[in-house]
Amino acid sequence: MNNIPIYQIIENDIKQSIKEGLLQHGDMIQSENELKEKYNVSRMTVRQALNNLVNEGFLYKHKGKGTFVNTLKIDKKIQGLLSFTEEMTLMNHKVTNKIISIKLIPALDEVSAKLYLNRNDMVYFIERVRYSDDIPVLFEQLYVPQSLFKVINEEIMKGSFYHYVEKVLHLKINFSIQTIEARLATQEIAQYLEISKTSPVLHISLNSFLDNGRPFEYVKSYYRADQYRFIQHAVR
Amino acid sequence: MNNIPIYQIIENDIKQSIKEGLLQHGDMIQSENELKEKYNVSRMTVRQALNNLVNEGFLYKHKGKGTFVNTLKIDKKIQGLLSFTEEMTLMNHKVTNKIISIKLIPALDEVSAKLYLNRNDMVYFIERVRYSDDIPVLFEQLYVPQSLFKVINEEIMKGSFYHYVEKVLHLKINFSIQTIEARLATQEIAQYLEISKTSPVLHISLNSFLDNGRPFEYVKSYYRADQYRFIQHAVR
DNA sequence: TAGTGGTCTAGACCACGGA
DNA sequence: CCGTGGTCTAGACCACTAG
Repeated sequence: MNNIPIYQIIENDIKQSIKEGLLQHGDMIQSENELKEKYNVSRMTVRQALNNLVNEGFLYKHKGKGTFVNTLKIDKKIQGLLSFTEEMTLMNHKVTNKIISIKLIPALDEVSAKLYLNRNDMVYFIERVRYSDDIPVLFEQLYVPQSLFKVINEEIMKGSFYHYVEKVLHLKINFSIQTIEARLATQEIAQYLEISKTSPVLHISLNSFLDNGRPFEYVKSYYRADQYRFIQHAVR
Repeated sequence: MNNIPIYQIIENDIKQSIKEGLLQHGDMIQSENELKEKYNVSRMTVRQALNNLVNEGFLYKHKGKGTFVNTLKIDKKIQGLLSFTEEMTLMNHKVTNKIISIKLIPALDEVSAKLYLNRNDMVYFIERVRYSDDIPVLFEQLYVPQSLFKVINEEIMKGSFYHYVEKVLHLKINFSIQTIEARLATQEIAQYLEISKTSPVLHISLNSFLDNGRPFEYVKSYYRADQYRFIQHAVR
């Protein structure tokens, strides 16, 4: 009748206890033998549950000592591709965008290569300053192919571009490749970000693709170093 | 006598076959029963080996069908956790390390928190300058718990630390969390990296964990901005 | 129906950590 | 020393997939 495996029941019970705060970081959980008695199962079944939780990062084990609760990080989820708006909203910051310019221009070498276009195909070039809780955090230069978007206006760019791509145009965003560098702010960038000219900035170049393999954006961003840092989760 | 567990032997044999091309993407590997006979062990031991390889992304299973070899993408490795040595070697650069100091010191707040230690537990503190083709690329400050490593000496730190962790100590590195920031070089860092004091540097803080969930290193690194940038592949 | 992986048992001996 | 987790056995029944 009951087709939920026992080890999953044990897993869920422990996850629940962590979520409710009954088990906290560093706490030792019941030993494998105690859990074996408690659930009236064999030790291997208990171990299957615990090993899964170790793999998912909820627990860690120490031979000869016991099994302990790991830190529960929100960071853990921030490994995917998030837009600036999504990222800030997740952390309860208010996002506003100031549009510097929206132009329709021919793609030169660098841009046409990134967007898989021919030279001189038309692209929208958008410059924005983006604020988190009214502090300027990043200046971005965005290139998108006109062939894909037809019309780009100030109203669209005042909000979340990814939201527009996914919810309005119903395109599927797949992945992006980004490079991250340290730079010194230029006069122009320093002005937009309201920092001094000798301040360091994080320069990110982002190339994003749809699920059909086509690129839909190429973005050059400059983040204020004192306001922003990247968090990355890498698996060996 | 032989203290390498059987399941690790099975794991290594399969990994080796994949590396040599004997097993390729989509190939079905021997069934659990066949492997059980082959190694003359119980089925649970075979399953432990296969499940580890599934968790590491080498294999995938289909109930009722079999166990298959996964795509081994180079992409997959570029987004994974690579040591500086591995990364440079992959690009045919020569790596050398200059040891600035190796000290045994008590862990203060920041370090003990990152390494899950108690305050004043002893940690090794190692400072190195790392060169790619004889150009200084990064200055790193590494903290590792003494309880885990017993002895750290100059000979070990002249080479790849990850190689030592995995091949000599036989520990399994699982994942790391890193933050990436832009900074200005301090006088000390500028000197080690042979750059001017007003140059920007990439500051990376890295916290790495073993497969038992325990942290084994906390590293603060400073990369020369003109020599190094990050490339990240992010999936939506 | 035969073969695969998924779940589970009831034991066993070992290595490690702490008292 | 004892309790912990690590490894391992020799079975069992089940659910899924394919011919």
